[in-house]
Amino acid sequence: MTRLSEYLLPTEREAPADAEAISHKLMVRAGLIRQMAAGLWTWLPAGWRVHQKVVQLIREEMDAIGGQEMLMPVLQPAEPWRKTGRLEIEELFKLQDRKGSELVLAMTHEEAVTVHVAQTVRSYRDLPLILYHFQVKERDEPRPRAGVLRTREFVMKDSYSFDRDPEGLEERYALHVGAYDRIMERTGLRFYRVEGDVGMMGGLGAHEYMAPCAAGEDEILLGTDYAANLEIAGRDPEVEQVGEDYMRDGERLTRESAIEIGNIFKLGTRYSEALGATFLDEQDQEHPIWMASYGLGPARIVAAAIEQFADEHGISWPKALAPFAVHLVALGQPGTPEREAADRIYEDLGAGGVDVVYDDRDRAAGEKFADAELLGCPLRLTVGRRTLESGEIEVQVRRGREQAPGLPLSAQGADLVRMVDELWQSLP
RNA sequence: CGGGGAGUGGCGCAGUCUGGUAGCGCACCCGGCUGGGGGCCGGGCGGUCGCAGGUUCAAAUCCUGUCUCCCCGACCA
Repeated sequence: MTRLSEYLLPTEREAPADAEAISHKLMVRAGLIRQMAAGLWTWLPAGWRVHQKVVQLIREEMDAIGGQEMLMPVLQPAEPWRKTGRLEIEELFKLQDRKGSELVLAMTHEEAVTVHVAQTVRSYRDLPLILYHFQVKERDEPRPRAGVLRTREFVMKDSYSFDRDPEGLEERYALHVGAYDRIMERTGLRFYRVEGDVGMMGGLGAHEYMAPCAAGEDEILLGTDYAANLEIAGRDPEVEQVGEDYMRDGERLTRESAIEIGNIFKLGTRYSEALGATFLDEQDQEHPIWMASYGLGPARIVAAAIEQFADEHGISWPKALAPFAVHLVALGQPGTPEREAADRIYEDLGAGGVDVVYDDRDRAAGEKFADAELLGCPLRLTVGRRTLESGEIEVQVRRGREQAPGLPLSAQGADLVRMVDELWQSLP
């Protein structure tokens, strides 16, 4: 239940002069985010609603594979980072407390989670484990860019699996692949899972989840049953470069830019060995724990959704991400019959659990429509004088800006809610 | 880190070359009209011109230094 007359939604007619990416422009224009400094962004109320929708969706799928949610600190002692050899990373923020103790701001949480598992896991009976949290990451990026796409501080869902052997690791890894596939499908995004670059994380294998869009920083190669990061494809003997084109098995691969929204790494025992995370097996033998880590960036999912579905009028959310399901526009001034009808509809929808935002501001109709299309909620209901004349609440589906059959003004309470729910089911 | 660009009211900009005491549109506030695609009229509020120093009778404007932001590239655990 949200009335725009009381809500902080600072929409702008013009995008920031220096914004380039569509998601950057629209997130600012739609009043979702504001900038504090390079790579540092505040999520305003409507933006945070979207972010939290993504978070909740991820949470449900992580819990479904047995993930246990927890929370680890961002501010950490430097020592574990020294032990894993990552204290030297330039992107790692380092600082001291008043006593002069060395601290870091975590850029990811392998060290922290491994320290705790080392403290608490003693036996093979304690394994396997999937632990995860949603927590801020801090990275001293050389070049933040494109709004929320590449920032110095961002929330990540990172999970970590702990197993007694490589076979167990593969099982946990497969569970995550399934969860990630379901998450991506539920977001409504176009995405690909591609072979990833294991880089410095270790040599056991990795995958990346890529969402194609213009603002993407990476490039992927796509065939009928092939998808790979361009960097990886360059090392694949099956892929050959012919001039500008890439060929594989007689097929010309298409090339798209994409945002990396998630990655998963088989870590092996690199961190457990460095930090002493071991367990005893049935024969009383000590072994390092086999680990993997799995990241997902809610902010990048939000930005990718905007990039993929926006049109010249603004954002068009997939329904899983929309800040509100229904954007109810009231025309006419307070006290008029049409406004009273709109008030009643707002109360009915809210009471029925419909996620509705109500534009009850004293603004010109055109401005309300423009703001509604900028914000991009999947359904727009309009109630004005015409509604009273026709007996129908006007319905616009944001995706495609198509007029849907109107809802009868006579429908009230649960009946109205049911009709809106039915409409909702039909949306992308 | 290399290359390019930009800092003037909340947002978008002009003014800088040629120094003379800051302006436009939008937004905001007040009053009135209007009321289905950013409407109209009138009246207002709001700016140490990124910062510091210098030149000058006088600096948004010229000089020096510095900070910040954006874009391209490199990087991206």
